[in-house]
Amino acid sequence: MYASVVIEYPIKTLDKTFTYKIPEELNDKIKVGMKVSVPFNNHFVVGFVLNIVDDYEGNYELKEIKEILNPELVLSPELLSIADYLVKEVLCTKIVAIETMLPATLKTKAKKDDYALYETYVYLNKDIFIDEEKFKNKKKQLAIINILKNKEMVLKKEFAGSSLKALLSADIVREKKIQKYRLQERHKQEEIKTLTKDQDEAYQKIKSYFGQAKTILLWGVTGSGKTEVYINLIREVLKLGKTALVMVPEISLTTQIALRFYEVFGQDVAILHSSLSAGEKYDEYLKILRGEVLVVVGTRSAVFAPLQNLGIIIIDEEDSSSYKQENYPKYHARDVAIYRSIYNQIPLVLGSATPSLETKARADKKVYEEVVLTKRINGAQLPKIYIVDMAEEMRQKNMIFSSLLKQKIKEKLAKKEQIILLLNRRGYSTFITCSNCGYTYKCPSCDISLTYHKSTNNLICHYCGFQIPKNALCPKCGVDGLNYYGLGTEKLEAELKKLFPMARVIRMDQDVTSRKGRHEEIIKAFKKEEYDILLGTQMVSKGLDFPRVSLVGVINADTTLNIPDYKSNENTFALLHQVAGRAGRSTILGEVVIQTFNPDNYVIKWVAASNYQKFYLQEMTFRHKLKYPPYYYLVSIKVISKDYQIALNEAIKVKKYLIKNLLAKTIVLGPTTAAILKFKDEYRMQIIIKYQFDEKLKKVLKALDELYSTNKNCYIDIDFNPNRI
DNA sequence: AGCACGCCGACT
DNA sequence: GTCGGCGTGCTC
Repeated sequence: MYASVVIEYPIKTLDKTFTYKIPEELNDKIKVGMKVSVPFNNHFVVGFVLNIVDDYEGNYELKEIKEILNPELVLSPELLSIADYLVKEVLCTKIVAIETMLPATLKTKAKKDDYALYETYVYLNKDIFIDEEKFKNKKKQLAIINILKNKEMVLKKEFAGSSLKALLSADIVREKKIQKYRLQERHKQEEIKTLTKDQDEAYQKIKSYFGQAKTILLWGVTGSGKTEVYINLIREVLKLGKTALVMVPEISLTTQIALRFYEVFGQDVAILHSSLSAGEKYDEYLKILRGEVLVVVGTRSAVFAPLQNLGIIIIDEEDSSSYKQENYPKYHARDVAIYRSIYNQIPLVLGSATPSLETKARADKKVYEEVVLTKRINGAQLPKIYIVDMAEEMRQKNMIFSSLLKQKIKEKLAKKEQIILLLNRRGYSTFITCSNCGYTYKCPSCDISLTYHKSTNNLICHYCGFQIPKNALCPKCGVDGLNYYGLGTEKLEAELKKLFPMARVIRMDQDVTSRKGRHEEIIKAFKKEEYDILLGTQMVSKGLDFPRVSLVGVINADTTLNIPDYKSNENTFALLHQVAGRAGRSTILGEVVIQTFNPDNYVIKWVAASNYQKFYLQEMTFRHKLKYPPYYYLVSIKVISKDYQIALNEAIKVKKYLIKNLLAKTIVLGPTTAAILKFKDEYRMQIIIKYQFDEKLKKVLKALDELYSTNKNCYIDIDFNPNRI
């Protein structure tokens, strides 16, 4: 028997299978999808078996597979077909596609085969008769024997010292290693909530699509209780003997949602998200492989969870940009989910209060089914929203807080209600400039101004992470003239404490949540009302549910609105609408104050009216006029080089190549400098393709990709449906 | 990617 | 004479 193996090197020229002889002793053990070690050009490499055949016709003197690396890891036919899908859709090599689906501990470059954690137990050897007389002078040994007599097994570490050793070597006591999952075991608490009429209708409608490959948009206003609809659907899926996959966005939501799923499904749930340790991820993945769990809750890469017999996939907050991987291979979890939905003939639910325009448009065109939740649960009202013109406030010297926001904060503090403040910028000040010579701190590798972080007195590049300590005097002219401009969360916190010294303030942004578990701690503490004000970046905007929050303040709505990107309107609407939705989720009426320099902008207008539908329609006309998604598909091609001139010249060549080979009606724009021209010491030129239908596109881009794979001075990066352009 | 082979420059 | 620089060629 022979096996086709794809090996670990992610190189275009090695993106094919190599055939190996299967040694006799592995004949009945080896399976398609297994990870193996094989000889390759005088050394051993790791690969995956893609095919097994009886005969081989060819001239090679075949080598033999050395060993199977992890007998439990067998990529299912479904996973292998997802790998094919990725190769085709995002233009990556086969091995990259396979490795993308696996946790780090199971990838080819993992340092060992088995990351499992074991605990050693000891037990009495029942075959040996114990003559207590013989232990007269060995009291300690007898004590151990007596404890073990009444128990099946005891943790070895509970007995220290030589007595146990003696018993083990006499074979009176034996030991056994048992795997222990790292994450704490959870038990069902069966806290099932009865659905409202609204929720029940949505649930029934979605249920009617069980067994069908249907994508369903669940468009539910903030606080309408989508999670409970998901839970009821999953419960039903499990009753049918099938399994469920739930996707949540990268940041805030994972823990809150995961806890709710643990309450209902207990140890039937596995969790896969980025803040787990490598070992925890390994354990969770193994539970899924072994079929020990029925529900997987996780972030982007969880879309590859090896669940057998899937019955439903749910993507919560489907518009979150975190579902698109930002680096190679740039896949979108939603697209993979659609693929799995079709493969398994099961429904895919896309939930959001602010669906992406692509999804909403497909629902309008009846490509997707649409189910709506219009009411908040518990009869809660949508919050009252005030728009404040900051230009006016600036004239009155209200630089950070408008008089209205100040007044509302005071009011809510007095009533012991809670407040969330959003400022979508971390750090203390966004740039520092010398008033004497005009010097500005910039990143040496990225050509972007550095953000000042006061707590560490460092200037940090928010793109590449470069940091240097801030000088007391201007590093260029030596004058004491360094001035701080631009407001970040760190400074907001300081100002807030100055203005409301009695208020208990907690900040949540990337800088404070980088420590493991800190994110959860903040959410818990705020929920327990240990703080009055939660301030932070977009982390505070989604999915959080605090019944005592009655005021949401947006310090500067324009930070996202002014980003030069076709999606900035959509992202701003989603951010503002979602953060507004954190207010007034139970009995207290919520109020929202949005500060902006663009009070007449339609995004702000429709946020104020809490009207997604109107925003959607107006934004669609804009997208239509400018030939943007969902009317056109986009591809971003970056031509990247250490040398600016090479990047530019090659980009011009790439454009010519594209124009020559793509359909005439396909639009090719550029090259222009990318949004960040210089990043990590490389220059990036960008070409944008807009198309509606172009059957040559994938083939042409694949050829282009291959053309540049051998170029040493320059490389290209192809991104289908980019998050940003 | 990684390793071997190969053909030219400065050292024990 | 030999050690080692990295160009190119191949890997079941």
